[in-house]
Amino acid sequence: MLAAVTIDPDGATVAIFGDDGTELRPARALADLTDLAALEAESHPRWVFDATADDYPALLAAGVRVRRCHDIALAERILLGRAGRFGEPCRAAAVLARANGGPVPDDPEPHDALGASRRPEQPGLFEKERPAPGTPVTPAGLVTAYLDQQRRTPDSASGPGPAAAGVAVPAGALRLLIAAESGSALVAAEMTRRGLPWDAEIHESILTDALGPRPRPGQRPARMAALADEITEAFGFPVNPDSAIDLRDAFRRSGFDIDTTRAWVLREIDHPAVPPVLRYKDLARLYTANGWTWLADWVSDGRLVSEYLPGSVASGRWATRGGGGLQLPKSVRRAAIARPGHLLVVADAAQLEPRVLAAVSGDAGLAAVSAGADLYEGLAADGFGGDRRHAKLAMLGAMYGQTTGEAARLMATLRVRYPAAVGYVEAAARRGETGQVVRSVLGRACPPPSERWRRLVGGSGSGGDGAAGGDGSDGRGGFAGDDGVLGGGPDRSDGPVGGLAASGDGQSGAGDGLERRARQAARDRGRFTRNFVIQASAADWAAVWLTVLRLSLMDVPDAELVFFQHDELIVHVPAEHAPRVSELVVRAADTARELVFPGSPVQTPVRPVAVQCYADAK
DNA sequence: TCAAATGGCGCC
DNA sequence: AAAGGGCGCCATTTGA
Repeated sequence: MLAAVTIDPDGATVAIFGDDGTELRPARALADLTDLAALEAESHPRWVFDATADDYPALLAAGVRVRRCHDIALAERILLGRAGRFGEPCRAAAVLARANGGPVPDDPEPHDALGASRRPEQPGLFEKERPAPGTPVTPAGLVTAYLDQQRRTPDSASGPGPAAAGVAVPAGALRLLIAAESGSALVAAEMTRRGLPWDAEIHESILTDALGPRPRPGQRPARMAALADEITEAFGFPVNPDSAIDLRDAFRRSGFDIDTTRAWVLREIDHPAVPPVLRYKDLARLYTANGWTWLADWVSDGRLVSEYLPGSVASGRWATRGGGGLQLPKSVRRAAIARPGHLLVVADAAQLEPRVLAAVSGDAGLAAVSAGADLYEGLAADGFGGDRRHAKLAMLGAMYGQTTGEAARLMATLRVRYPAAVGYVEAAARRGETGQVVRSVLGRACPPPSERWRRLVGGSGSGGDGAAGGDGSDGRGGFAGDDGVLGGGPDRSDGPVGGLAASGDGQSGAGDGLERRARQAARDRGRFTRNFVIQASAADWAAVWLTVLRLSLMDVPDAELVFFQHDELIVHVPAEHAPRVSELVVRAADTARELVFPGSPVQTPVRPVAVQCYADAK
């Protein structure tokens, strides 16, 4: 049964449909959303939302929690992505317009779940006028869009992913992915509303201990000011450590020809200014990223409120907007404290990514090693002379594409012992280098290279033909001519430099420089696709884990998912329920493994711990 | 003068 | 001698 609901200023409109789209109960307007709770309790429908992040908060505010949903926008993003069409409108209005062959309206601006946005909300003066968003869809329109998406969702998600490597892909993989993405959206909406319990007093004491008392506006904290003086004294002339350029020039004047002041570069330098500079950077980071201003902006009523955004990263990982919820440094986690009578059940999936590699590549040897609790320990015993550090370095090098140095040497061992696993990531890298796309285990596609990338790499003679690959992947539309400017579009799939201009080192010129840049761009993209097959498959697993867990937690009184970070989550729960929640967390991980990697011997263990304070979890 | 880019560093 | 995926955020710097 489907319950399609739209939210409007006066309340909501809801209609009930059978799974095949036959209308069971016509649309009716509700001023009081509380009525939806009865519908949920009686028939457990799958709620169809245009965008969960926009629509579900109103239900939550009325005290209505739902079990399952289908998020049109998130599903559309996945489906369009598989056709190489990233960045196109995803909302139901756009789906319907495409199905009818009409003009496709832009998506409306996403709702700001936190109310006051800190981002500039005015479009820039010179920004071009956006087309108006489409008229609001009705519940019937939502269901039409849903059925259209069902029709376009193949039962098996074959393609340039695990299936191509001869590894089993779960039946209905793409449907599972869309269900998990929708489930993640429910988790995110609830988590955004609830927030991570955060003790402002403890946080302030952390700040005071490290930085000194809170400075007056425009002043440096005392400890930072003292270090700045030390730095100036060590150089013998005034230096502003907040300015990377000033700092770099200061080291140059002192005889150290560095071109960046990154910490790992400075550590190699023997100069009296280095220790205070490193210490200063440390404190400055705490002060600017998680200092008093952060506390005032993002912590209220004892909760850290960050907006969680599933589906906003190409690999399927979540992002956050505001508060830096996914970058909480270890140094402040002491402030994450359970409320009285409660505990935090903290659980992370140990060494998830190498285990995922073992599963998607079907490498029997690596899978055998993955049976142990510490994968790297097993790896070390099996070919690295017991050296866990070397084993880990080699594995990370394989997954991230390190091609030089110690890691590259160690990878040779890996290649001999685990040929299927190494072959798998290298095949993914080759696809990337030749402009093709890759997919996660459940069928999420990576973005194709930009037009600019194709011109550079494809046109240079080396590399591939730029074929997009994948089913119906028609690239990004027409080749706009040889203008040599712009193009590219919104995707940032060409590598860490986001294109090429950034790597302009000195005399670029034509000919040789162009060749080099083309090779560089190809390698960058190879690393991206190499990592994508692992990172995105891990995100698949984690989305299923979250979705299954959320469903089972609905039967535990006052259990709240309050944090999620790629492969780690926190449930805030009355202390007496902590053991039960721990068990549910483990069970959900097992279910996720069975659903995402059916028949694979690979284990994806999680180890929940019940603590009062997040910092005590490790 | 303001927006966009850059440098740097935190998390996974 | 300097490497290597994904992100967000801040202060500084640059460019229009």
